[in-house]
Amino acid sequence: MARPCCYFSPMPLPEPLRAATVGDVAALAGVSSATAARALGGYGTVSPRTRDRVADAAHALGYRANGIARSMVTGQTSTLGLVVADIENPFFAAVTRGFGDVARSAGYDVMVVNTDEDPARERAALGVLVGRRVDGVALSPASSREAGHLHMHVASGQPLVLLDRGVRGLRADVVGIDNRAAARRAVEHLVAAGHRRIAMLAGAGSGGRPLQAEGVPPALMTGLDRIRGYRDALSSAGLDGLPDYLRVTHFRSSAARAAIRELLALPVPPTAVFCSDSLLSLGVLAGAADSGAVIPVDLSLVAFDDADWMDVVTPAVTVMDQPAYDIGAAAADRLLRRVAGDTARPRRVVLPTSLVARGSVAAPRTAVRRVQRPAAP
Amino acid sequence: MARPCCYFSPMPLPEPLRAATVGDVAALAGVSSATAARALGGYGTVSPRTRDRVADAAHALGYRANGIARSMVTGQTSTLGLVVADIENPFFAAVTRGFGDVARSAGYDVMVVNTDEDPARERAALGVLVGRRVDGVALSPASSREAGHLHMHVASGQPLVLLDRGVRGLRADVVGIDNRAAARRAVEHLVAAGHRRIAMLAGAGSGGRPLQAEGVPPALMTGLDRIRGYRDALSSAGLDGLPDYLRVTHFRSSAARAAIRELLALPVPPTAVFCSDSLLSLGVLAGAADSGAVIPVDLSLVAFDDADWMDVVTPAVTVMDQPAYDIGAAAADRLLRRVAGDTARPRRVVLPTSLVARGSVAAPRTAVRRVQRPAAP
DNA sequence: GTCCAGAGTGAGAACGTTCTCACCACATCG
DNA sequence: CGATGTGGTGAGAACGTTCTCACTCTGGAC
Repeated sequence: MARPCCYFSPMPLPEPLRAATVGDVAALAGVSSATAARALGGYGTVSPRTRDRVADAAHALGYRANGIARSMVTGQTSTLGLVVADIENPFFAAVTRGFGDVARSAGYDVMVVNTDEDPARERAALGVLVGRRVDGVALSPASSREAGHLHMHVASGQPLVLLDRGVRGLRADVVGIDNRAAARRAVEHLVAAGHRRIAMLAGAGSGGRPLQAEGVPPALMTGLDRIRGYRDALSSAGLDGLPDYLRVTHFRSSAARAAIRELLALPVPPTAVFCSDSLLSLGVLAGAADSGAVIPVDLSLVAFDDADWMDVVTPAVTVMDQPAYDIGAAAADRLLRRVAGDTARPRRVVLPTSLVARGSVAAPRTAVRRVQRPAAP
Repeated sequence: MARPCCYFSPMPLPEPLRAATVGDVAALAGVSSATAARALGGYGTVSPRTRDRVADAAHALGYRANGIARSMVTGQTSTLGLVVADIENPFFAAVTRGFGDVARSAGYDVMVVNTDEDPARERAALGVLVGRRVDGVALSPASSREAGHLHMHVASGQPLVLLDRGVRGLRADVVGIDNRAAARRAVEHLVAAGHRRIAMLAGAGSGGRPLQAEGVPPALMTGLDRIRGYRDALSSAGLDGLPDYLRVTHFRSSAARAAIRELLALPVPPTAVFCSDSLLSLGVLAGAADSGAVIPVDLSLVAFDDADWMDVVTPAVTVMDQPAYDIGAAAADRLLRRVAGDTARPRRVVLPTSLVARGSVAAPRTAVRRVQRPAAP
């Protein structure tokens, strides 16, 4: 009786390398696998005595149900996919956090994939997630044009929620803000301060070449909508017709830094700039310093996304804040509803934005002149 | 022949709602499931003609292999688990990015879970990941004391790599930096600038009460090691014995803000402060401004982690930089080796840090006096 | 005493893949 | 001409769970 288990057992592997199964638990408890499964799963009828014996056996064996096998039979994985451009961008980090918190509290786990705004990688990521049979996917589309894979995904009946950016004609929920209106409001803030030469820095993953006048728009909905809002504000103030003030750059502060230097070196430089992303505004601060321009004296700045450092720089940065965490949370909520079987027609969830006025906006200097290293006042 | 498939087929669900299986592909190609599986999987021997027919059928049906079923039989999920404190912290965001990039290029996906430095949530997260049968887990332990679940995990033979922080006595790889030496070097930088009253702000998830002199250390290895390094530097400069200058706070800039205000309000305030985290240094900037202290005139600052905003604030912040992306990448690399079967004894991978000297450190003022709103020089 | 409800249990199918094994046809060799 | 591969194929087991079905046994109603 000293080592009863090893005598007749044909066990192929040493004990610690194989995780305990329902069968192991059942054998130790002296019941059938079916009964053990019932006791463990808490369904069907099991006598209290049996239930206890099974529970003890499971504890003794360190049994943990195999989620893979469970997914196999139930057809669901309790896993959601999240496809974002770049988790290092504070906006997406907050979105991911909100998404994950809601998912977790509903018993779901999350697989996160970065695309770096590359449609090819987005397509691959979606393929992987589908192959892994996630129950649903939330995705911030890298391109508004290369979206064939998204249409196929939706057509196959799988839950999909679009994050932050919409795709025209795609029957899927969209969770985000009204980018056009928000951008318009941000630029109107500059107009109200008296600015007439207002530049815009927009981020786009693919491309990076400056946008031609009336030329090809960046393959990106968010950027496009914000550019529209920028133009709305300009034209309703009667300030349109200066395409050189719009710069589309990569989502890198270094690109924005170069762009703002270029703008400030123009014969007639802008007196204010609107940035479509917090990373870009970082570059603007650096580039303005490079050019010897003092914010807000020589250049006013309104940025997008209230990054945590925005109120410790001098001057603090005026921003159009969007509720990133809430966007992620709302997306998870929407997606979970779809996963649960909600087949109502796609909804567009628009979350509120707010303009946070800080010190980076001031009235423009009256005289029109090249910015130089400013003399003492 | 108009609708041949629907006549005798006992198919229970409408076509578009059921993903195609190997059997479906095989039926369409007119071969057995075994042959279709061989053709799809690229193993065994299949005639070129058959291979083409199967490929065509798979394409026509939009077949995508069921990863769950594959995991079921192969026993591996091609998924890695990543357990971090908070993905919104730029350090962990970068770690996650590095980890994910390496994992993805090796064909692995990543499940990320946040713990908010809560050992209970960490334990739960590990349980979930094990239940999901991930092939390996990388984890930055929330506590160096409550680590029973980690010991059990390692004892069960499952690959585990510790991120950023070690756990005493745990037979697992650790990837990170030499926190003690890095902290020491950072503080020595302040000593070299002439400071003698040097404070430290350390972050800890649990607790938040100020650390008693020789009292209970925060349940956190990184913080502890950095505190040791701080003390090393002080004692080798003959400056020890001022416990009031050490503050352990939550990982929030608001907590740091309050702490630095407290420190600056002391009868004999510190002339310099060392921050163990970028979030805390954000609070220091705000708190110093609250108190009317000018950096670096009234207070010198050395922070940890080179966040992207650190060189656009005025003055730019001197930091001890650690390679967060590389730490994540190296952790994934280590973990993948373990997953592949490497059973060599645990290694400790120590990545280099570098002190980035910027404008936030200056010599202390000679006179000892309370900090007030500074007059013009 | 007979019948039935229902609690408790065990046998076994199902999920979709991988992969072993057996089989067949054909070519090659002794 | 029979023995021996060999390329190509199909049948079916295995993974570990959930869950349906059938069975036994008990107690109560008639």
